[in-house]
This record gives sequence, C-alpha cells and structure tokens, in this order.
Amino acid sequence: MKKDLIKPTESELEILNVLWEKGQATVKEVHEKLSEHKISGYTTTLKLMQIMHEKGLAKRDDSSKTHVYQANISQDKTRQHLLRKMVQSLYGGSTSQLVMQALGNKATTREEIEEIIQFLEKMK
Amino acid sequence: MKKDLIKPTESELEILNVLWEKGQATVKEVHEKLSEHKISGYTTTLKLMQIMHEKGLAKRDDSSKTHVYQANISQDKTRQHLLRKMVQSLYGGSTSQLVMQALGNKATTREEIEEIIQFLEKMK
DNA sequence: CTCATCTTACGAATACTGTCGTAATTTGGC
DNA sequence: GCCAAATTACGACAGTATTCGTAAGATGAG
Repeated sequence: MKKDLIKPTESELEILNVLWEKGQATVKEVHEKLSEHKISGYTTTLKLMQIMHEKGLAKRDDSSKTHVYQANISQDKTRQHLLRKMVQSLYGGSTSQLVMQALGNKATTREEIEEIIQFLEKMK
Repeated sequence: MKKDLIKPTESELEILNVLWEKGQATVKEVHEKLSEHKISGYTTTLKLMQIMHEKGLAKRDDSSKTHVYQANISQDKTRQHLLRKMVQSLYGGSTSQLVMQALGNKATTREEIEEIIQFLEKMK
C-alpha cells in the first residue's frame, strides 16, 4: 500500500519542496531556506527531517557527521496524489470543475491560457 | 482576517459537503449520510458539528430540541481558498501547472475537454 | 591530544483531531 | 403528569504534529 507513504504534513511538504529543488540538502541548508519565510528553531527542522526519515519520506546519507537528505517520494507522485484527493473531497470527483475554478479565480495570463489550449488540443 | 476562518479539517469538510448539498440538516441526517461510506459513532458526528459551530464553520438553529445546522462558509470560497493554498504549496504558485497536471493525470473524458476548451475560448 | 564548535539524538510540552461512553435534557404519546 | 426514546452536552482518551531545550557525540584547529 503505497498510499500510506504519501501523506506529508504541511511542514513536511515545505521541507520536501526544498529537497526537491536542491536535490539533496543538509538540515542546515533546509533550515536556512525555510527561515526565509518562516521562523522556527534549528532543532525543529532537524526533528522534522528525522521523522521524515523514519517515515520513509526522505532518505539520508549519514556516512559523515553532517547528514545529507534527499526526498524519497517524487514531486510528481505527490502532486498527483494530493490533487486527486482534493478533486474527490472538494469537487465531488470532477476534475473539470476544479480546472475551471482554478482558471476562473486567478488572473491567468493569456499566454497560460494559450498554453493550456494547446495542451488540450493535443490531448484530444 | 477571514483567512483563519477557512481551515476545515478533513472530517469537517465531509460534514460541510453534506450541509452544502442539503442546505440544512440535523445531526442525524448528516450522520446517516456519512454512514454511507464511513463508520463512526453518532456522537462523533455530533461532537464534530458542535465544534464546527463553536468555530463558526456552521450556524445552527437550536430553537427546538433537534438542532438544525447550516454551513456558515460558502462552498465556493472554501474551494477557492484551498485550491489557492495547494497551488502555492505544491505548484510554486503556477496555476497552469496544476491545471495541466490535473488534466494529464486523470482519464478525462472528451466531453470534459471540450467543455474546458469552450470555457477557455470564452475567457480569452 | 584537547577543547570549542557543529551537529545529531532524545525526551518533553503543547495543541489539535477524531473517537466514544455516559450523563443530562427534552419531548411526544399515553 | 410520566416515561421511554431521542437528542444534546460533557469529559476523557489516544494518536499525531509541531515545537524546543538539553544532552550527547563528532570534528577540526591549534
């Protein structure tokens, strides 16, 4: 049941974003990145990452003093999973409903719209 | 800051879905609806709805013995808010990224695609 | 080698969610 | 008016997320 593996919490997601972006990172690096827009102690980040390792959300290389972490779930799978959950729980399973709301809300640029239309035409 | 008001938990969202659908409902009605695809005690649903009332997620008419509840946040606002949060936290703020993944993943029907294209053409 | 520094490990406190059992209250039927 | 049934209120508990302080361990400079 891989389903269970993909359920990062909000904080874990923030850390995963850093790991996905950097490929790999130490606790220090992750913490510095998070500190740009969030205040919390160093050991908080450390603990979170240790837990993520226990859970299997992250791999780590602890061959040297300073451990190096990597995401252990793919960004794509995670996006897919969470998006699907949202479609189910908020849009009654209708993807197009979600899509139209997403586009309707935001001030989407003309370029984006064109891009999506191209995408859809190709799908057909 | 209305922001804080819109953060229903997963269970609360299930209840809100029932309230949005029915317009108003008693605890019993909500519980029966939820029981269709979930097992939990009556008092669990009751408690949740009481808490939702405290939080301001739901209004209630307790003029008669059997209280009648209504959602106190709109489905549309809630969808918007949670969708925006997801775009931020998972897609780096790119709505079109989310949209394309949503459409790419799922076996979207041709009708849905057409519908969305129509929608986009109108937007342009 | 030794110590200051960096890093990890551990455990505890707090808060919140979801769960339910039991008690209290209200009501309609008789 | 009284009682059984329905309903709500209350409090407790387990699980988990987030936070951090403090202890322990590793490392490198001198």
